[in-house]
Amino acid sequence: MDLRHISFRLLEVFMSVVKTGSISETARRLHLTQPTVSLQIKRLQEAVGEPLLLIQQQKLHVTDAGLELFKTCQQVFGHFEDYQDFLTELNGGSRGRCKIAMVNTAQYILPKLLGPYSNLHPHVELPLEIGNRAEVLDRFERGEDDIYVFSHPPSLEHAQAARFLHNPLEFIVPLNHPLAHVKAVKLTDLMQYRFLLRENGSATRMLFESELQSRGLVLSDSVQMASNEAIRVAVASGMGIAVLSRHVLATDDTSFKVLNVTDTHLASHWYFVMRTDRYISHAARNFLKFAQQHVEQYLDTQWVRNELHNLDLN
Amino acid sequence: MDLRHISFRLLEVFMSVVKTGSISETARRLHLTQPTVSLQIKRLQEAVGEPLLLIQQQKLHVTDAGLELFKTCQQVFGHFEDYQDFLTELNGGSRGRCKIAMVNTAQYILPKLLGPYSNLHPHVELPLEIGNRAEVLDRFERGEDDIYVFSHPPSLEHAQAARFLHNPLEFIVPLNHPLAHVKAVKLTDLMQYRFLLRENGSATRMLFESELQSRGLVLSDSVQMASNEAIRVAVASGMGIAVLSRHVLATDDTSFKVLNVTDTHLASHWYFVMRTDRYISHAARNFLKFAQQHVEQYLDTQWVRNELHNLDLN
DNA sequence: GTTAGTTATAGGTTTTTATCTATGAGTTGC
DNA sequence: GCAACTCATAGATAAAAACCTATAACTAAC
Repeated sequence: MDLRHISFRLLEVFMSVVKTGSISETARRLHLTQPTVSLQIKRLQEAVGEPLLLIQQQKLHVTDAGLELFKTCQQVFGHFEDYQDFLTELNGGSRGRCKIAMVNTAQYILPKLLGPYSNLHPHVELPLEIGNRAEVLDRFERGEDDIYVFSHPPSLEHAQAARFLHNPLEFIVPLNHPLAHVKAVKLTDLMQYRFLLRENGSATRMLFESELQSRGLVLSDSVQMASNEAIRVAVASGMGIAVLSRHVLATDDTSFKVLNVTDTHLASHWYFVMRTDRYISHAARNFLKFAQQHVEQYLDTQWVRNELHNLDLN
Repeated sequence: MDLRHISFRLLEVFMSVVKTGSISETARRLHLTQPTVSLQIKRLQEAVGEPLLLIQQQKLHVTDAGLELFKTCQQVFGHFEDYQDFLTELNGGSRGRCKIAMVNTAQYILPKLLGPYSNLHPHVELPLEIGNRAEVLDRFERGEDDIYVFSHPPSLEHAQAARFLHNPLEFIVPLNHPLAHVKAVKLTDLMQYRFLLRENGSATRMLFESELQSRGLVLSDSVQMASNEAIRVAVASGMGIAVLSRHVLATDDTSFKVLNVTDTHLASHWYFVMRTDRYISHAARNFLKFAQQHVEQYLDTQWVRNELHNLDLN
């Protein structure tokens, strides 16, 4: 049997002949001429090297080899139908993988969207990568993921980005801090205290430092810590003060005090970013469509800035 | 996904690319050029309507759609391999069907060959048709079976035949018959008795009647019976006398007496007959090859006339 | 014995497929 | 920065596949 000379079309025609038991009838059904079908069968038999149909007592009779081939075809077409179903689900976004990489801070907000989405599409795999800005940027450069979540989006030469959430920064101090009960403070009042900062390159730190620089201020003392959690706990236990995203702070957390800094309103936005020079899975596009329609529903509306319609998701 | 534009070759190439993880390597292995493989993959992706391979971080990466297609291909090729195995068995004669039609009398001898053959090839179906000569001739005319067993083969215009066994006819009488203990009788001595005969057209009867005719003899009385068994039992119970094939008579059957008719030696031969204008299954050809090699072993050698080498079995 | 149906064959056309060579463009390693 | 890879693309050709029409040969039914 020489598979190379067998096409799916040939098998389709063969199956129809077996089903109808007639070459002419098959020709009619498939909108072919009778000689075409005759020839197809002849070629298939040559490729298989075995008679598949015989004319016995004036009617077509399927040989053993023919019947077995017919069964084989049924299985084979069955597998391709399954695959077609898979593709349909893939295209509908209800199956597949949506790989997202996000910076640490985003892990406080993204799950609110990912949870409902995952419930809607349980067959979509959602591998999440969480890292500091440098790590996520690295992945972005290499195009390892479908979607990236940044507060300061990187160069958009081969990417598109759209913001979806306001990201205000807050100054927090220990409960027993001298400023803890001051109604209104100014940025300069804070310079004398020790600041607990994320690593260099962190979006929060970048924003804070550029503000300081533009106003000619310098920190008297700072300590670098690896995570937002560490900073929050450290502040609560009196190690120093810090600037953190509003979203990192639980509203009911009373282990520290949020200052009212009247002359400074630091804020950035959360962006969904996707490369334009890389294949983005249907599942990922579908997730962004979902996000576009549902950010208001699942995230705190007071911070939502839904500009996801700017993304080209097709 | 458009199956019509997908060939098995295309899938083969695709599978190799997935396995090797490289287009160039596949080209080398399949003795193709690299652009050929690139193009094949491109065409396959177009036919599927979905990317199957991506270049990520300088190496080929299989997408979900690609991986699923790969699995589908494995299954599909698996089915064709199974089918190929089936064909191989079919060709080797160890699988398939061997349809044999034989006249009644042959059922006393053919099982001795069919038994051992069937043990050797348990997967070969052996549907047997047994009928009187007219019925088997009818089947022969319509070409309904692979092999026919006749003692008088029909016209050989679209058939070939070869004999394999001598078929002597014997005269039998009841134990209490006047001739039962006569040492030697002549054919004319028998004419006065009632003959039990098979239906008109039976080879035994034809042979007997043509002998009578050539010697100008006429039976005084005859009764027609439907089977050899019926005749044997009828003779034993004294209804009359009969001519029967030697092979129909068990050697240890003492319920009747075999006459020694000195002036008459009626005999024919058993033939295997196959049509030349019809497809003959491998299993059937294989059975005849088996018969050619083993008739001496399984049939009474004293009657064997093995001329099966005259058959064209390829 | 004519008609209507079947399958087979011969001969031809248009498309598609399976390849190739040549070449370009991007990466990796030294 | 060049050699040695990778994959992609363009352009060309020879083979094959997928059809067609016309026609023959056979069978069944009226």
